[in-house]
Amino acid sequence: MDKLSPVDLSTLHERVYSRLREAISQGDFVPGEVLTIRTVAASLGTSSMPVRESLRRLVAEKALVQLANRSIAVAPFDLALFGELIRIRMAIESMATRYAAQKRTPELISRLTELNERMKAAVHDKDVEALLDSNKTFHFTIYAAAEMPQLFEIIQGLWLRTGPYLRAAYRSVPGAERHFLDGTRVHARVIQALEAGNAQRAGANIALDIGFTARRFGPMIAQLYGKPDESAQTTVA
Amino acid sequence: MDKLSPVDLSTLHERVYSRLREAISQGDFVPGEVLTIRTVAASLGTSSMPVRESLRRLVAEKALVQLANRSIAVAPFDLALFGELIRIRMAIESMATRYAAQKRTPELISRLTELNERMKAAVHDKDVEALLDSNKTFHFTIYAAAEMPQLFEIIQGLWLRTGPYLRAAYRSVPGAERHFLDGTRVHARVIQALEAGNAQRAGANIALDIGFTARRFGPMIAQLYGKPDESAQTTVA
DNA sequence: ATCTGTGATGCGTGATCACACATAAAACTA
DNA sequence: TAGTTTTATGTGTGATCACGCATCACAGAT
Repeated sequence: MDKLSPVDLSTLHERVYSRLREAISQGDFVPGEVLTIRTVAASLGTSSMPVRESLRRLVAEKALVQLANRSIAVAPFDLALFGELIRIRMAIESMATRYAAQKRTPELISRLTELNERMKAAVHDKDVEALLDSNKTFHFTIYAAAEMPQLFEIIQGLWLRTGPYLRAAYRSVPGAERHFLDGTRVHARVIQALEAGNAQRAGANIALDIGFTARRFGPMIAQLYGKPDESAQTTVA
Repeated sequence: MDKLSPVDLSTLHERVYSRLREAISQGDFVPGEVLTIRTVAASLGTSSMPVRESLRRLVAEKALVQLANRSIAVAPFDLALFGELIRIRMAIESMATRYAAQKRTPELISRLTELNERMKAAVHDKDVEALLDSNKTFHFTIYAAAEMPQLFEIIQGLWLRTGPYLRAAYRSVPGAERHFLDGTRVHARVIQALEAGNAQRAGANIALDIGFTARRFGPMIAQLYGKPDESAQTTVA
C-alpha cells in the first residue's frame, strides 16, 4: 500500500506566505500598493486567518510595511534605503563569495560556467525572465557553496527587498539585455577568481556586479516608482 | 492645549511581542523550552490571538523555532550555528564600525569613553547586569553612528539570537567580570582608532572583541545548554 | 470659500469556537 | 510481562464574529 505519494502537509498560511512572497519577489505588486486582508483572502479563496499571519510575517521580514493606519502595503521605493541595501548587499555577498572561494570544488566551477552560458543565451534570445532567473541562480549557487545557512538566509532577505525593484526596472528599460552582456563578463571573472582560489578578487567582482547594476538601474527605478515628491524633484531638476 | 501627552496607541500583539522579545533577549527562557500559545496567553492575561501573532513574528526573526510538531520553542543551542552567527557578526559589525569611523564626531568619542568608564565601574562593582547593558550600549552607539538603519536592524537581529546564550554564560561563569576587563581595553583601542579616523583598525578591534568573548564563553554555553548528545560528547572527550 | 461636525463604510484587531493532529497514559491482548 | 491498541488530554490551525478606529463624503456653520 505504498502507491500513495506523500500528501502536502504544509499549513495554509505557509502556502499563502509562499505565494505572496513569490508575487512580491517578482514585482507583481506596485510599490506602495495596499494589501487588505479580506481582499487577499478572497482572491486566494481562504479565510482571513492565514492571510493575516502571512502578512505579519512578511512585515517582519520587511518585504511589506505597516502604515500608521495599521494597513499593510508593499514597501514603497525609497532611493536612500535602496542605496543602503545595495551597499549592504555588496559587503555581505562579497563576504559570502570569499567563503565560497575557500570551499570551491570542480563541480561548482562547472555549474557556474554552465549557468553563465545559459545567461548569455538568454541575453541573445532577449528572454528577460530567463535572464533574471539565471542571474539569480548564478549568485545563489555561489552563496550556497559558502555553506553558511544563516548568511544565506540573510542574503535571501536582502534580495527579497531589492529584487522587485530591479526586476521592474529590467522589464521596463528597453534594451536592458545589453547591460547583462557586461554582467556575464563580470561573472566570468568571478568564476576565474574562484577557480584560482583568489577569494579577494572573486568577492570584489561580485560587489562590482551588484554595484554596477544598481547604479545602472537605480535612477530608472526612482523615476518609475519614486514617491511623488521625489519624482517631482527629478522632473524639476 | 498642548498639555496632553500622546496616548499609547500600540496594539496588544505589539506589546506582547516586546515583552517576549525582551524576555528572550535576557535569557529568561531556557533554550529548547516550548512556548504554548494558551499558556503564554494566560500568563500575560490576553487571549491567544495576540500571542499567536507575536510568536509567529519571533519565529520569522528566528528568535524562536517551529518544531515539526508545529509547536514553537525557544531556539535550542547549536554550537555550529552559534559559530556561524559569530563569524557573521564579526564581519557585519566591523563593517558598521568602519562606516561609523567615517561619520565620527567629537560627541560620539566622548559618549563612547563615558560608556567605557561606566563599564569599568561595573566590572569593579561586579554588577553583571550593568556590565552587560553598558557593553551592549557601547556597541550599538557605534553602530547607530554609522547611520545605516537597515544595517542596524540586521545587527539587532543577530544580537537577539546570540545575546541570550552569552548572557546566560556570563551569569553562570564565576569571575566573568575579569574577562570584561580585557574587553574595556579592546574598547579603548576601538575608541582610539575611531578618534584617529582609522576605520580598518576600529573595525578589526570590534571583530576582535566579538570573537574573543565568543571563544571565551562558547564552550561554556555548549556545556550549559548543549543538546544531550553534544554535552555527552563533551563529557566523554 | 474655508472649516468643522456627522454619518457611512471598510478595515484591522482581538475573542471565541470547532476541528485535526500529536502525545502519552491506560487498557487490552498474546 | 511485553507489546499493541485504545482513550484522553492538550495544542496548533483556521473560521467566524463583534468591536473600534480610520477614512471619506457631505452638509451645515463661520
